[in-house]
Amino acid sequence: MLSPTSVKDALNQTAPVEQMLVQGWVRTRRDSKDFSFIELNDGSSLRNLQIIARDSLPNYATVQRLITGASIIVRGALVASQGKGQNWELVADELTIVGASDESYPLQKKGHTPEFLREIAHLRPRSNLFGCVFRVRSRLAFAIHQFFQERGFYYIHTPIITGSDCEGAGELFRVTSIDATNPPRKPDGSIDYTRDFFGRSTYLTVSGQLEAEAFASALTKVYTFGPTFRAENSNTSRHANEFWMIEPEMAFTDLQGNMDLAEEMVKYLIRDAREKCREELGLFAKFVDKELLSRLDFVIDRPFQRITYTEAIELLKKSGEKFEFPVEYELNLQSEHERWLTEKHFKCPVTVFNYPKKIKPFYMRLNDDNKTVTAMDLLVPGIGEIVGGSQREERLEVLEESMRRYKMDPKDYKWYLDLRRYGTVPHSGFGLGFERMLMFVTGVSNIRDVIPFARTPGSAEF
RNA sequence: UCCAGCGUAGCUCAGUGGUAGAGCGGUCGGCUGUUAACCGAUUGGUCGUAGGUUCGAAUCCUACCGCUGGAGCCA
Repeated sequence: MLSPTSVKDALNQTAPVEQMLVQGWVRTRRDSKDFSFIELNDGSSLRNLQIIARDSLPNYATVQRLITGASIIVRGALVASQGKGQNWELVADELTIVGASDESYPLQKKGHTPEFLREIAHLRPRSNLFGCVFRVRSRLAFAIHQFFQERGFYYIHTPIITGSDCEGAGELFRVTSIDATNPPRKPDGSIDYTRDFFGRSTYLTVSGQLEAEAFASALTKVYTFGPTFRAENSNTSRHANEFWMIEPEMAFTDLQGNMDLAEEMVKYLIRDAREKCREELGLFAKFVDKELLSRLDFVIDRPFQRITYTEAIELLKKSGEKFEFPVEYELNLQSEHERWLTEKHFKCPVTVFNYPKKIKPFYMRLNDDNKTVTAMDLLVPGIGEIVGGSQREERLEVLEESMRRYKMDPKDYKWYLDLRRYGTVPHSGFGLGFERMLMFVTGVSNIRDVIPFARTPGSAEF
């Protein structure tokens, strides 16, 4: 029995092959005088394998009715192509139609808009663009593990169902098995979640950071890579309610080491995609974003800019630029401010650090000035924030004080505070939005187009 | 959630108060080692949904839904 060859491997042959088995989906078919050309794609490559189906095939009449989208298995000889445009083609000895298609198949061989393809998310991976996007997604996910494993990090699976409801990272989705039509109630009429499945309120995680801190306090260098859920009603091209996040956490590491790692990682991932996904990046550069390759190369070649929040504010104030929103100390940087820094002023990724404590979450380490915390945001041109992180507050009393300032009860975070009680250590980490990284690497401008099946407000089909 | 724009054939779009259109796709035929093939014919519609104004609405008004861009929140 002949084992199947992928289209990619078939196209990469260096010599003719007498017998070969390929399988995949028909992209298009053209008739010639006494044979048909079939373009076969199996997702292993952007390129198609040209099949020659002669009229001597016993099922030639059926083959001639093959339409885009049908699945077939072909056995035949790989020979040098007589035509231009491809080195190899497969002359079919046997062509089996596995699954027919019909004229209602929505994908045409001509270009479709990403918006239309989004409506047929189950079929869009069969398009050139989305085939490329998801091959890059796979490669990048692998590269992330490779990056950390090469550096002695351990991969931690933090829980997806969590009891922490106050991580300062947005709205949460409640997880419950309570019957919504007849919930158990407390005497005051409110729903009694102590009688819910876990004996308490639970939610889908918005971050694995707190749990990762526990593991960094044992295995020293760890990272998480998993799905994250935010119930924010965000309607933008950069937000999804379910997305994947990478969160390294390192013991005995300060903000400096944290920024170094973030920068090194972003460069590593770009360099990897540049080397391992040439075909795909070529397609993006041609059809999605003409500047893509030069921008990626620029990012790989140069050190990122690093400035404090205070310096950023001063630069923005001196810029002479008319911003819609005010530039003031202790106000968050607006999208337009971040844009100006990365796209106009520095023209490269910028890490902004040491933010006022007022505008950052409770767990970030307080600086000696008593005004700023060791936060850092890595901003990239075109997308904005791609990494957000900090050195964590490792001093018990300072952390408790911070919690109280945020109206949190330290008693509710006993286990988290225990990490400061027993063998506390300076430690740091950050979160990298996987989809945002993919957007940067591919040039695709809508987050819905780098996730297989996007979850966004009002939209969870498929 | 806020602001703006859009929603017409399977797709991309034209049509701004008076008979619903084009290109592509599909189908049929022709030609052809073709490759986003070519030539001819043909098929194709609840004009997002629901109300309203009008003799008459794709077109004007209202509400809702969805999409796009921007903003907020963030990754």
